Amino acid sequence: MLQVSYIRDNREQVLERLAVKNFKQPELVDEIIELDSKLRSTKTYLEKIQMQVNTTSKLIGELMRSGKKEEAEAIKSGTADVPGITDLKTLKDIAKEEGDNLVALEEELYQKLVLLPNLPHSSVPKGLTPEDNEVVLEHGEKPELPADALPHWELAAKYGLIDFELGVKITGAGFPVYKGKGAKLQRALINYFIDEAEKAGYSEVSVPLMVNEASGFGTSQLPDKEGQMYHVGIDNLYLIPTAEVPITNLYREVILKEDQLPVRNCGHTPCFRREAGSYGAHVRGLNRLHQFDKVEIVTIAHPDKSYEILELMSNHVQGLLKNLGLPYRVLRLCGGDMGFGSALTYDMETWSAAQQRWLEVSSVSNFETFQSNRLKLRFRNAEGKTQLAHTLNGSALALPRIVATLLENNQTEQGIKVPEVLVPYTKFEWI
RNA sequence: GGAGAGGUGUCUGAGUGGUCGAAAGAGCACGCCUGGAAAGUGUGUAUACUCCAAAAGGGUAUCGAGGGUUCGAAUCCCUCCCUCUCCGCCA
Repeated sequence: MLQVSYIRDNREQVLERLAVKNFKQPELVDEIIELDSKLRSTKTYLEKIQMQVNTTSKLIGELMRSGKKEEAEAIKSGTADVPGITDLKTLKDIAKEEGDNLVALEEELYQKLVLLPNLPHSSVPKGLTPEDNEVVLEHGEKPELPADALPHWELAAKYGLIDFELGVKITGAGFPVYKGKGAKLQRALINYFIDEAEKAGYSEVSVPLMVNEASGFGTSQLPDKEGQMYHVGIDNLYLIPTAEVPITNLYREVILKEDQLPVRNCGHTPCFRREAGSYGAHVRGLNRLHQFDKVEIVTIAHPDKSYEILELMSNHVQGLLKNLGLPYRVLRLCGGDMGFGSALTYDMETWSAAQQRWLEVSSVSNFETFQSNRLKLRFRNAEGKTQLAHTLNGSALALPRIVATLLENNQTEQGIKVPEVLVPYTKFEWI
């Protein structure tokens, strides 16, 4: 959520930035500014009334204590002739009315404020669709596979790695069952990713897989994307769509010391996504699932350092892909393709040789203060004042599409070759 | 799930209608003391919003959350949430 004070002071810039994100309701900006101005004048007025009530109450208190009961009663009933004291009943009536006004204005302002997405960073290209994303770099050779090469879902069946049918039986589509070397490959990747993250300075946390409403709100999955999460109605909890939610919320309502920054955490969790409405040819096999495993990296950063850190995180992810020997490219997402809360997002895609298409395996974003404003995640700056921190997160990495690409790209007549870095984890070299 | 207790500042903990944003202690920060440290000692130590061009300085709100009673609520009443203890169940 954007800060009202920022919108108020930077109207032109806000409008210009929102245009990059193809925001359809720029009129909201002026409506918000006007509401905010109304709200503040109402508040100031209400506070003056409150002050009079408080002052009068204090006076009554003093009189009561010194035994001047009659004078106190006179003020209460409004019959006293004390300079500067207005009839209390009138004051309270005004206060009640203005208080109601204030609540209504706050609600109205909030409803508009949550509709504004984050402002994109100046390097974000304009654009509407994924075609407008900027290819920052491409790395590695796309492997040439023989004509009879198989897509990963067929390889998974051939080698008995993943049973999609079994998943359908016990749960439903999008919940695969990993077996044998398939299960072990998963576990190897998770351990490898966690070890690499720790080497890079991220401390591992193991967090709950269900979160309450406040957490969903903090990282802005709620209220915007309610339908994308599985909801456990009986206890009003949400299954996490990404570890970003619990890990970032670890720091909700926290004031950090400046020298604690940057705070780095990593964690492995399953992720649950309803993916309502996305079906079709492109979601076969592991391409799109309702449940998948992911290692996430999260950083809480000083605002001056957050873009530097975003590059660091991007490089970390790229390092993993290089070590696994997967050809990849890095995209800088255009305004129209970016997430609601992000200021700058890099997507990493690996080349799936059998499907002949790029698969997104990571997304690294800087949210600046968009999340921390809601989270009330702050640090005490050099001047001793509290200031909102920047939050960043990225997948490092999401498993299924990595598995898909590994299987497809590494298939040979002798079987599927396991990348060298994984062998210490899998304990086997071939599938 | 049943019974009971309780939620106060960074922590411990006092506070049952007024001078309480809140005693006291601990911690922390800065200073004094010291050769240096400990001890001792002094001062300070919440957050948000808002008024003022800014600073200085005001104001309002916040003692789990929301509502109510009252001129006035941490304190009384109602609703909800959470934590702890015991019993039951259980990996």
